[in-house]
Amino acid sequence: MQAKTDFFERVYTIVREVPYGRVTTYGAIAKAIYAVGSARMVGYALSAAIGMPDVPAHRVVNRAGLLTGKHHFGGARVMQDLLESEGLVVTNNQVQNFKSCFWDPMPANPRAI
DNA sequence: ATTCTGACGTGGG
DNA sequence: CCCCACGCCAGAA
Repeated sequence: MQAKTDFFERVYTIVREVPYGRVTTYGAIAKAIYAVGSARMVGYALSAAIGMPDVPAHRVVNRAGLLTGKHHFGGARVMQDLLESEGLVVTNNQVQNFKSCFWDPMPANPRAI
């Protein structure tokens, strides 16, 4: 608890709660962990989350719905393939209908603190 | 110990 | 409206 690395754990907790076929943004996660402004760190933490089947980092995109971190999956189309596999529509690294697929972690994680 | 980078976001010109 | 710069914080060199 409250370890200096707890920041990463908080990010993982939020991402783990992302439902199938849904996506969230770094800023939303940052907000959920009360680290507004540190959205960069969120993505950084996710890079370490890759490899954890419990942490669907591919469901996390930037504020514009772009798959900015697809390059970190070991394949330029791995992230897109995963999202499309979940029923999402990704075109040109951009999540179509992103607004409808967006999932806000805030109301779903009252205990994220 | 210091310095730089990094899967973003918001603000200002 | 579009483009540039700054801010954040933690890990790695």
